[in-house]
Amino acid sequence: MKRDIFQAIADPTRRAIIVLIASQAMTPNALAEHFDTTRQAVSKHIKILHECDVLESEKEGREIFYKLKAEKMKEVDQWIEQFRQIWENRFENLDQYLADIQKDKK
Amino acid sequence: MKRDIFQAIADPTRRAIIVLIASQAMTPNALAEHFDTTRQAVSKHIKILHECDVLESEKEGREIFYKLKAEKMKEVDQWIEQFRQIWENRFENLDQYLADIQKDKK
DNA sequence: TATATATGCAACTTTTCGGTTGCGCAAATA
DNA sequence: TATTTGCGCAACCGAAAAGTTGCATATATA
Repeated sequence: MKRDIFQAIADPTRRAIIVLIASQAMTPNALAEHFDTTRQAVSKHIKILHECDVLESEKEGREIFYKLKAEKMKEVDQWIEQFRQIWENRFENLDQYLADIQKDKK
Repeated sequence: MKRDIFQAIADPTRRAIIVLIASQAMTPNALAEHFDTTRQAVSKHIKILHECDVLESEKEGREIFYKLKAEKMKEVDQWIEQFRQIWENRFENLDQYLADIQKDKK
C-alpha cells in the first residue's frame, strides 16, 4: 500500500488532477466536475496524491481545498536528470556530426 | 493493454532495469542476475519497456542485447516542465522576498 | 548429431488498482 | 431544530498487473 511519486503520476486521471490543481487550489467536488467519474473515485485519487505528499489540504468550513506541492515533482525531475544528460550528449554528437559533414562540403 | 511511459516507469523493478541499461546494453539473463526474481519476470518487464519504446533490441547470435532509448524520457521531462516553472518561480519569489527584507534593513 | 544455453510465449495464480455503492460525520442553511 | 451539503471511510467488484511454471525455438558447443 506504500506508493511513491512515480506510481502517483502513473494514472492519467491523477496527472489531470495534478495539472488542474497546479493552476489553483480546488475542492474534491470542484475537481470531480472535470471528470466523468464519481466524486468518490476522484476523492480516492486525491487521497493517494495526499499520501504521496503531492497535495496539501486546507480546511475551510465544510470544504477542503487541495493545493499542489510542486516541489514533490523535483523527485521525478532528479531521476530524469541522469537521462537528460544522455540525450543532451547525443545532441552534442549530432552537432559534431553536422559540423563534420559541413567541413567536408568545403 | 496500452501502456504509456508513465506506467512504464511506475514499477521500481522497471526503473532499476532502465538505470542498469542506461550504462550499457544488456541481455535478459545478465539483467536478471541483478534482481531477486526469475528471468521470466524480468523478461516480462523488458517486454513492457520494449513495447513502450523505452528499449531497443539487437540480436547477436542467441543473445539479445537491450539498449536504452533515452529520448523516450523526454516525454516525462516535458510533462514535468510545467511544474519546474512553478518551483522556479517560487525560488524567484524567495529571491524577491530576501531582497525585500534586505532593503528594509537598510 | 546430441546436448546445453538463451530467449520468447502462453497458461495460471495472486495481488493490486480503479471504480461504485453505501454509510457516517461535520458544517452550512432553511 | 431539521435538512441539505461536502467530505472521508469501508466494503465490495471486475479488470489489470506482476509473478511463477512449463514449453517451444533458435543458436552455440561437445
